[in-house]
Amino acid sequence: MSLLRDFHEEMEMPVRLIDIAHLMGVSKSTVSRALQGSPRVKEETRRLIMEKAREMNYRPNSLAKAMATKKSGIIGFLMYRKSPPYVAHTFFGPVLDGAIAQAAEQGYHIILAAADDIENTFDEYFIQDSIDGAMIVSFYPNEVIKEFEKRKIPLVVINNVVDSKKNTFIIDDNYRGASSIMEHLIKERGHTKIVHINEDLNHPSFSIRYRAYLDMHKRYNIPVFSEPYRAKHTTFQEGISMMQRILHQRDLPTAVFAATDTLALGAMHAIQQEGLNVPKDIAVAGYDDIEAAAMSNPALTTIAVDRGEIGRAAVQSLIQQIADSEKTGRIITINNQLIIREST
Amino acid sequence: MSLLRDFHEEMEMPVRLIDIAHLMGVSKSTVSRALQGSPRVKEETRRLIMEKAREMNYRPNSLAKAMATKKSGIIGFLMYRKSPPYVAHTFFGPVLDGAIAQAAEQGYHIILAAADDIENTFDEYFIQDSIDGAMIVSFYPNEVIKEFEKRKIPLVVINNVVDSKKNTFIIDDNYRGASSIMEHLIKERGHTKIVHINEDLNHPSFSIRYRAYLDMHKRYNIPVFSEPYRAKHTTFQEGISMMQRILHQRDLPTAVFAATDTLALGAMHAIQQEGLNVPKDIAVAGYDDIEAAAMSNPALTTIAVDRGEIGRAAVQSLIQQIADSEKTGRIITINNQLIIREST
DNA sequence: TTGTATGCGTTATCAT
DNA sequence: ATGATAACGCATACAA
Repeated sequence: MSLLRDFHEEMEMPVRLIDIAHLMGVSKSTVSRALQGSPRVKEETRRLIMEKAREMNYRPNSLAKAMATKKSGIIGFLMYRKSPPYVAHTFFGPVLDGAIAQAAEQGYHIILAAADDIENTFDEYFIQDSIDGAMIVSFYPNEVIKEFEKRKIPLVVINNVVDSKKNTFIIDDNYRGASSIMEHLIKERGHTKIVHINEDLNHPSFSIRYRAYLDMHKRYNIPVFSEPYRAKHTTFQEGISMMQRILHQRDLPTAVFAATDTLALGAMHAIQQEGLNVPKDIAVAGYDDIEAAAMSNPALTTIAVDRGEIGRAAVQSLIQQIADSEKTGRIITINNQLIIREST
Repeated sequence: MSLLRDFHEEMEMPVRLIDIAHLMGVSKSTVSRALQGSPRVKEETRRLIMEKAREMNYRPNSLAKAMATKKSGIIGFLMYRKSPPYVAHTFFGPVLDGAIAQAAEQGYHIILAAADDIENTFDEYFIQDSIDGAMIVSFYPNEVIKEFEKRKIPLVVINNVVDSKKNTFIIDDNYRGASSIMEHLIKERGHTKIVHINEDLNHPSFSIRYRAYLDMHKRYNIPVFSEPYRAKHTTFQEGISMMQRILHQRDLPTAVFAATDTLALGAMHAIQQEGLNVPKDIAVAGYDDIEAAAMSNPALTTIAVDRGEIGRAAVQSLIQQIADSEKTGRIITINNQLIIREST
């Protein structure tokens, strides 16, 4: 009789619904109902069952539950990269932290996946039918996003917006952030020779920051000092390299607006290596407010993006979409804040 | 007949084993065997089935597979904390990155969980029977570790060792790292007045670093300058506070060895605020080689711990334990390296 | 070499 | 108010 556990085994097995049912002399249906608060069970019965379940330390098997309900309670956190840093990335990490907190609060779990092309995304690297939804943080090609729509997997896209009816997009207000940095530099500090260091101008966030850079020149009627300097990656070393190139020009800027803190920190380093003072000779501003920004010397002026809030909003929106599949997507903007420190 | 899919539905359902079976006129067992390379199927049949599966873009449902095999292919990454930073933590993040890479390589997935007490760990915060094993990174109470053993869940513990037969422990060689920092300070730089800033001396990693600090004094026959300064947390602010207290003593040290880079960076900041020079007046060394350590001014001398390697080793060992449940636990030591930069 | 039947632990449907 | 039973999609022991 397979329903009777083999008690010769020394190892204690997890308690199942049917174990409780047997001990209580009821069917597993009743136990199931009692435990999930269905009204279709006598209060007295429920009380006894819950007591027993508690006593036996019963925990439902989440896999079986997922099978039956077609909901796993798992959210995929996707990073479109083929090598680290994944979560150690200064942006992804805090976003994921917010997501973890929010997910836990709503009884969801987060599973990680890194893939660098469409194939991988929906192949062995990915828990196909086991996630209720996904959030993607890095810069995915549009086709990937479309593919999610096709497969009807609820999706939240962070820091990127493409044409889509169903998906939700969460973005930091890059235009507002970059504008306030520029206004601080121009209006409060009187700079007119500001150079911009950027990375991939195809990335929406970065192109918007650059646009704000240009627009603020127009608004305050000052000529653009130079073409933007484009780093290959947004790394400390690249920040150094870019700044060294800038320092070799005859006409030096009085301020640098880097599209990320990491680049800004590199730039600052290069300036100081040259024996120049930050901010007296050249002011430096970044964007993101990464941990190192507050610990640098001088401490870096930057835009604080509430990355945790981005993660929380993403999970919240995702769970809404999971609950109501008819819900249409939308664009959620997260605020940011100018943090004036010592570098400007 | 329930086996026939309702084709009135516009939405395309995922392909199942039985769908392929029907189209091929065989049973789903044969399809299952063919797909997983069982020898119990004619080569010709297998070829046809695999072709069809490929054509229909079949992907096994991982939940169902997990139910049937009792293996989910999911590894839990546990952090014993009740608030962020979780993965944004300067140590956990890179460890997780290594784990992600290694897990992907071996066809596993990683699910995240944060809990701050035993209850939570095995309660709603945790995918009970859905993980094949777990790795824990922060400083868990021993009871939690024992509980895993009791439940026969393969476990790898990082940076902490307790008495246990089954579990595997992965540790950075703290003694070696801290000793090399101290020898650098004493032998190469000639310091004799070295103060130590630490956090929780109950944490194995930290207590070992402190022990090395003491031992090196003995070995080089110099008196210990002072009691260690104990920060409440390992934060930049606490580093500043501790250093300020140190700077208020009449007798100043000529070097500071902080148990973490974050504390060291704070200490450096406090020293510079006081108008003193690092390293001329007071040298500063940290431990961990976090990202900010290379970007500080002056750049921080520290111990580089290959945190990615820790994560990779953890996953590798975990998967071995999962495959061979008889395997006994062991202790794996990861090497580290002295990085001499400008702060000493 | 292939098919049939059963189990995995739930939830959900249909009886009673 | 409760029980019996069928899904969920796969793997596998047992038959043929």
